Amino acid sequence: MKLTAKGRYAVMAMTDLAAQGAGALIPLSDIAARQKISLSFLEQLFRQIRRAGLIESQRGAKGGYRLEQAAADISLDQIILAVDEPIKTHGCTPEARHGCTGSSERCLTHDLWGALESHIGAFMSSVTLADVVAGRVTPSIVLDMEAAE
Amino acid sequence: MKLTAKGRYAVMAMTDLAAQGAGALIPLSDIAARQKISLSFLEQLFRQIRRAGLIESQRGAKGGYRLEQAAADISLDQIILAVDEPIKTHGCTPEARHGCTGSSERCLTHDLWGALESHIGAFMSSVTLADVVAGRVTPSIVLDMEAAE
DNA sequence: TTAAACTTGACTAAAATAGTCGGAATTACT
DNA sequence: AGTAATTCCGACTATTTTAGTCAAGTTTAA
Ligand code: FES
Ligand code: FES
Repeated sequence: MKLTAKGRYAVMAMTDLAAQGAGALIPLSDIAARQKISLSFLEQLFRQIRRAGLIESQRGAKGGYRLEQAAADISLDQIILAVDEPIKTHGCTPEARHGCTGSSERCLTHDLWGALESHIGAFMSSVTLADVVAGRVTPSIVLDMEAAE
Repeated sequence: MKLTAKGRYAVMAMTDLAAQGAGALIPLSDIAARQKISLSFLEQLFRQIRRAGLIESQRGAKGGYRLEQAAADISLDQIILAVDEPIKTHGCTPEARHGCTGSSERCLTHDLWGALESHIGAFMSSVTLADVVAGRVTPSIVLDMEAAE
């Protein structure tokens, strides 16, 4: 998935929301103030996140947002995919018969991009909102990795 | 490091160069034709890669480029850093006293971005050109990772 | 009735991307 | 000496993407 400021704001806001407790309705203006994000921008983001089914909303006075699922069941890639395009590391399109060089075969680097993509994806799908809120941000994958070095 | 088409082209071209054999001088026009990359664009990229010390050049007729070091000693991040800006996952600047929310403390997601960055960096620095050319594209880190799941 | 809050789609300024272009310098070959 | 091949260089630009803004709603609690 793409890594932009938009995605970062989405994760920050969702982390804030998760940190406010489970069932309470939190108005966006609170999150905007705490995280110093423009309210209009947050509205745009939360619209997309809601359509992705990660949060539910209550309109009107005393309304707000709350997580649709438990924080431990919401992974980072879900959030980022809700607001940004998926990352595209390959130069070729999967449906096209030919690779990125125009020939019919895959280029030398094709597998590399796939490996990179799955490497990043493994991180993003393994970290949940609950992990971030708890400061338990290094999943076992990374721990193993760093221990091996 | 940033992941753009520019970086992808740089890696493709360097992989091509590495695949042509160790000591030979390869003109850019050959690589451009094989990889279907614009020659002007390649020139721009190779200029930067040379300045980074990864390749050496010979001007004039029968000139070209060759790797400065062994393919096994050139990692992906070196190539990508040569042509693109480093990736920036954090919202805050390291030198600034305050975090991305304006307060003096780090935001809830600060450590997350650091972990993500090191996770991606570990991949990029562990894969070498020799790995890519040999199709040995999955480093032990990824193997370990997938085995652990 | 009013104010707080979400909902929507369209709009935009600025930045980044993905190159192009024109020419200059260097070297091998004849 | 001349020519063709090739690297080297800086500046330029069209397009796309980013990071928002804006105006006008709708819904609900008090
Ligand atoms: S990336 Fe798929 S063929 Fe080059
Ligand atoms: S990313 Fe460093 S303080 Fe938010």
